[in-house]
Formats: sequence, structure tokens, C-alpha cells
Amino acid sequence: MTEAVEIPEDYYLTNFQSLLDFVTQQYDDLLNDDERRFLRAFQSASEPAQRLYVRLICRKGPLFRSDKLKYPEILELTSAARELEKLALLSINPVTEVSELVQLGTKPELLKWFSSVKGISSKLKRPELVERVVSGATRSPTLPFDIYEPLFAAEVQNLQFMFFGNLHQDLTEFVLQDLGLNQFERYPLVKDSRLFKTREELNDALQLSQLAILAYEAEFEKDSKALCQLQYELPDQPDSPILKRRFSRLVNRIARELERTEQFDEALDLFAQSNLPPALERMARIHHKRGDVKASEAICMSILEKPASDMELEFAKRFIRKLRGEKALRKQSRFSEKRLSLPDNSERVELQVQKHFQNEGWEAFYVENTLICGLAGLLFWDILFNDIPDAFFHPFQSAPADLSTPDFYRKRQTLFENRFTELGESSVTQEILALYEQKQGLSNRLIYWLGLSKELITVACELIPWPHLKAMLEKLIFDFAHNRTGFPDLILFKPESQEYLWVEVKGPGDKLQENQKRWLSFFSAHDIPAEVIYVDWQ
DNA sequence: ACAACCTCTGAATAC
DNA sequence: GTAAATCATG
DNA sequence: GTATTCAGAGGTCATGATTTAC
Ligand SMILES: [Mn+2]
Ligand SMILES: [Mn+2]
Repeated sequence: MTEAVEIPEDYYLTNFQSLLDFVTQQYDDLLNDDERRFLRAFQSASEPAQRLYVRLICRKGPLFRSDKLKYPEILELTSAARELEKLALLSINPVTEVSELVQLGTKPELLKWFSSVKGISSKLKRPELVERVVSGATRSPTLPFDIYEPLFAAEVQNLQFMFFGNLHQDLTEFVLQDLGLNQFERYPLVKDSRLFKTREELNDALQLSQLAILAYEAEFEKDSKALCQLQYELPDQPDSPILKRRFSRLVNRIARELERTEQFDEALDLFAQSNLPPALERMARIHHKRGDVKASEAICMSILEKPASDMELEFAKRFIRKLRGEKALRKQSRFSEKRLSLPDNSERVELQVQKHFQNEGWEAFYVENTLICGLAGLLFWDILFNDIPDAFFHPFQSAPADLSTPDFYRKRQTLFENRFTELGESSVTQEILALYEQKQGLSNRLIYWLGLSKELITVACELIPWPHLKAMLEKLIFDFAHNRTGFPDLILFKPESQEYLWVEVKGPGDKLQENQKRWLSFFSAHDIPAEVIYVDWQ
């Protein structure tokens, strides 16, 4: 299928240029000497040379073979390379170790280039072949191509990091937007709205992001030691709430591994630096595990004083009873629970229950968190994308950067309060549908567009009484990070009788999670109709 | 929201 | 040989 | 039974070319 969208042949250079322009404009005072040197050299290069440089930095690297570069839109590629070399943006045939060279060849090529190395064969897997070649090779082979190595790679990474504020977005965001995938709202970007205020803050944030990647790799490879070692690389705790959150997430991950491997002192030290749940919970559990009931109780008390979330609060209440040897509170089921026998047709149990209710005359939707979050995303669209300082600092954000911090609600409190008043005054169905049409497809962290149809919106707005909807929306935005999940699987509507009903489906062996219980008790407290249905197979 | 992560399910474990 | 991964691309 | 921990699935642009694995 040919795209309706035409992308110009130099799209990647244009995109890179706009990244550089943006960074120069927003972060000029933070640039270091090497970054400035890079910018000067790059801007002085001819267009073909710039194209080649950008092509290379967008690929895997760090070394490239001249014979693998096929770019018809770059005229005279080899002279472009020579120009880059003169500008010190590219090294041609740099001195390379065998360990770096091996990246350039396929298995058959490696066998040919290093035929003098003993004990290698095509039977070996690539990593093993590479290992033997590296340890066995006595000299570099003569290769039938030039090797290119783009220079200033670290500086380019810094610039990209300044632009996006993270390492997981890159230049592809631009082309994806041009292709019509990943569209973003056009919120205003003011000059002094930025993630980093100082070079130190920038360096620490970059360090943090790099550590987060290493942590993930270590987790993936089940390399517990490597993960634990990262505790010694951590930067100081950042001041900005947004960076603080990143910091705490990473700290929690490392500390959790320390706990698992019973390095309790280190784990406690680390958790103490985190301001995100479940740091305090873990600390209480560690103290308890070591038999230090007093310390454990002290932590629980500190949670009770200033709970960071409902989850944490409930943990503290429950755990403190356990510590004092009191009986667990008999949990009176505050929500209605039913049983249902179905013939298993091996579909997901939620879908089977959905069909069951459809057969009983309900309009049933399998929504989980998408309905209320989606309605919030639409009803508060302009508040979400409001130009609060430092909330937006580059053009590819699907939410304000502080969405998951305690600041989110506080900083927009008046806006939210006014909006609630307006919404209470008249039916919102038409407005919200118009907004849906207008914004459909734009990235919004609160909205999963595929799960949010106009039919669903319409019936939900018509049949969920405003006081109910208001209560749910308030709880959601008040602490988005913790209240965004746990909504029941299904929502049912019966327009004839103006009824609606939340239904959480539990198959055999499944049970309510904490966040699901919290929403269900909340529903019960606000007379919002909800049921838990336990299914067994006939 | 940092492999890129999260959410939910469904079990296994210990008590 | 074919299936699965990895990479590059717009 | 209850509390807790853990592994797995599924979903994230889509498509074609190259390379690796079996
Ligand atoms: Mn569910
Ligand atoms: Mn369920």
C-alpha cells in the first residue's frame, strides 16, 4: 500500500536540523565546548556531507562499511565522507581492535577474514564465533572496504537527550508524525519551559537514564550482581519532582534486588532515598524479616502520618495489626459478589461473560481502565495540555511531564474545580463527542483510542449519573499515578431502564487485586453499582 | 516514562 | 531448506 | 483459608531486506 503522505528525500536531515535548532534555542546556556564544536562543524558541512552524517548516526554503528552504504540521494558519497573527515566529524579507517571489527562482518565473512584462527567453524553461534575470533586473532585482516566511524557520537546523544529529555525517543518521532502515525497535540512551547535548569541537572539526568537502561539489561540477563552494583553509580537525588520520580523508580528497582539477595542494609539505605511507593513498605517488611519489629512499626507509623498513596496506607494499617499480633480485620465484603457457571469455550473469560450479559439484553463493553481515563482525557483535554511551566518542553509529548507527580493536581486545581462546576451544569455528551471528532488519534496518555468508541462515550455519558462520574474523575486525577488502574473489566448499560453496572470478572483461580478492591470499595461508598462475578466452568 | 513498560492473570509458595 | 531475529526505512 | 511473590501474555508503526538459528 502506498502512503498518501509524501516524505521528502532529505527528511532525516530536516528533522535533525530542527532538533539542533530547538536545542540551540532552548538550551544554549547549557551546551558544553564539545557540543558547540560539533554544532559549528556540522553547520559548516555541505548538504551531502550532512546527509551522510545523519544517515550514519541514525544507524546501529558505531563502525560502518563503505560498501554497505547505498544512498542514491547522497551525491558522491565518498567525497562527502572525505569532507566529513576533514571537518573531524568522521574517521575513515580508524585504528580498530579486532573486538570492534567483528561487528562489521557476517558469519561467513568472519570465517573468511579470520581463516587463520584455529577452532572456528560455521557451526558456532555468532557470539561464540566472535569470542574465538577476538581471542585468537593475531593481526587485523585486510578488508575490501573502508571503515567509517562518525565522531561526536556522545555529543549527538547529549543533544538528543536535551531535546527529548529521555533516551527512548529519537529522530523517528519526527518521521512517524509526518507519516500520520503518532500525532501530537500542538501545545505551546514557551522559551523557558525546559526539563533541565543547569548542566549538572542535565548530566545527572542523563546518567540516570543510562543507568536505567543498564538496570533493565541486568534484569533481563538475570545478572543480579550487575544490577546491585548500580547502586554505586547513582547520581545525587534530583530537585525537580519529575527527575525525582525517575530517580526513585530506579532506586526502587535496585533496592528490590538487594532485598531479594538479602543485602538488607544496602537495601534499606537505598529505599530510604526513594520517595515512591513501595519503598516504605519494603523497608517495613525488611525490618520485620530481620526481627526488628520496632523499626518496622516505626516505618508503618510514618506511612500513617503521610501516606504517599492509598495502597501504602492500607498496607500500613494491615501490617501494623500483624506486627502487634492483632487479628486481621475480618474483611467485610463491601461489594456484591456473585457466581456464574458458563460452558468454557476457551475464549478469555471476560469476553465470555461479556457475551453472557449481551444475551441478557445489556450493552456490554470490555473496558478496564480505558473508559474513565478516556473520558478524563477528553473532558480535561485543555487542562492536560495547558501551558503550565515546565510541563511541556518538546513537541512529542502525550501528556504533561508532571502527570504522575503530586504536583499535577495541585498546579491545576483551580482549572479542574472550574471545569467540574461547568460540567455539572449541563449534559456534556455533545461537547465531548465533538471533541472526540476533533482530537481523535492524537497521542494522549489518558486515551486508548481503539477502546473508546463514540457509542461507548454516548451511552456512558447518558447513563452514568453526573455525581458518579464526577466522583470517579476526581479520584482519578487527584492521584493519577496510583488510581489509573484497577477499574473493573466490564461496564454494562441498559438504556431502556437507565441502568448501568460495573462488573469485575474473576475466572477460576483469579482473585481481586489491591487496586481493584480500592475502586470497588470506592464504588460502594458512592453508591456506584458494581459487582464481582466469579465464574466456574460447567 | 528510559530493552520499554505496564497491566492483568494465574500459580506457587509459605504460613 | 525454512523460521526467527535483527536492521533499516519512511 | 490468607498473604506474598513470581512468571507469562499481550500490546505497543508497518514493511521489506539481511542475517542467524535450527
Ligand atoms: Mn481484567
Ligand atoms: Mn478480571
